[in-house]
Amino acid sequence: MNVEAHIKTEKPIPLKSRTIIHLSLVQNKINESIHAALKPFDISLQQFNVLRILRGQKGAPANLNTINERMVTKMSNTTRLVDKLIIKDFVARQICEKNRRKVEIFITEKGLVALAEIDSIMSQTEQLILEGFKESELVQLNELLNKL
Amino acid sequence: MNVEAHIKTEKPIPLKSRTIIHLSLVQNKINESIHAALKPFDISLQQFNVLRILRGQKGAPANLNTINERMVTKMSNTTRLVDKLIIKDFVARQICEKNRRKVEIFITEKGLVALAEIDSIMSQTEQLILEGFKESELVQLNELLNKL
DNA sequence: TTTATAAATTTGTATATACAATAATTGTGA
DNA sequence: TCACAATTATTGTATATACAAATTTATAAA
Repeated sequence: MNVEAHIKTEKPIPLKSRTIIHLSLVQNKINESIHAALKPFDISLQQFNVLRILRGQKGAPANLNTINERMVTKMSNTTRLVDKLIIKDFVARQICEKNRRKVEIFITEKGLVALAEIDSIMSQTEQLILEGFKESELVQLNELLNKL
Repeated sequence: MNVEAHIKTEKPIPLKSRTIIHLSLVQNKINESIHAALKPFDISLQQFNVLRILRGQKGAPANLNTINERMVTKMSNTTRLVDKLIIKDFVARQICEKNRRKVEIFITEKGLVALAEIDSIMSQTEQLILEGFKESELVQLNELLNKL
């Protein structure tokens, strides 16, 4: 991915600006791939992440705060995100009896089945996106990103 | 930025998945900083980028296609993005006389003045975001991102 | 017990973005 | 020239996201 070619500019860009732009371009590309991969399943990346979080609970329900904390991209409105998963019957929601302000959200059987399917496609997509990298380069990249 | 801590998970994540997540987290962080920096100016990052593209035209007008090509993040609806800049009187639009299907968009004096102000804040923000990096590390990061 | 404060979520509303359909103009082949 | 296709932009509409206000329940203080 050549930054200058991508944004059709001739003149060189200062290194820091270039890095910021580069990261954005990379993220756009990743998003496109992931979005395309998820499209057949009619589920958004955010919805997918919520399902993964709920599966990670291993049967225990999660409340909205917990979900929000664990999301890669924090959303300002997790209620409606969960609403959409309820419509699909992938999760269920009930009021927490110990503290009736909270809700308990858990993944359904149908959600687990769907997730298993999607998981393997997502994994393939990740492999594809990063196919140009050696293991050592990935380690290096992660180390550099740690500095941010 | 520690990925596992950020998404509150205990178990280690496969390297490729971790890298994808890491890039997303980094992008979120960058977006937050930039968004905060732009907030006082009441302009979106996309709008800012369009202004920069138009200034890069050095007086020559750009049509929508040109703008779209040069944007870091391609938008599906540049017409309305430009509409918003017109409302602010930062750009002007007229029909291209040589080819009346096209439009000619150019930055106004007011737009140039606003852009100059915003520019310096954005530059500061970029410095701040990447302050943890040595020059050689930035070069390395850009090289790694090229592989994507 | 009443009142106030805090916590957790939901709802309202404005803005942003994606995608498809439409409109206007130009180019091209019969 | 005329019909048809291609180009360029705009508009309609659905969905997504951001942010603040409102709602419900719990906790704490007087």
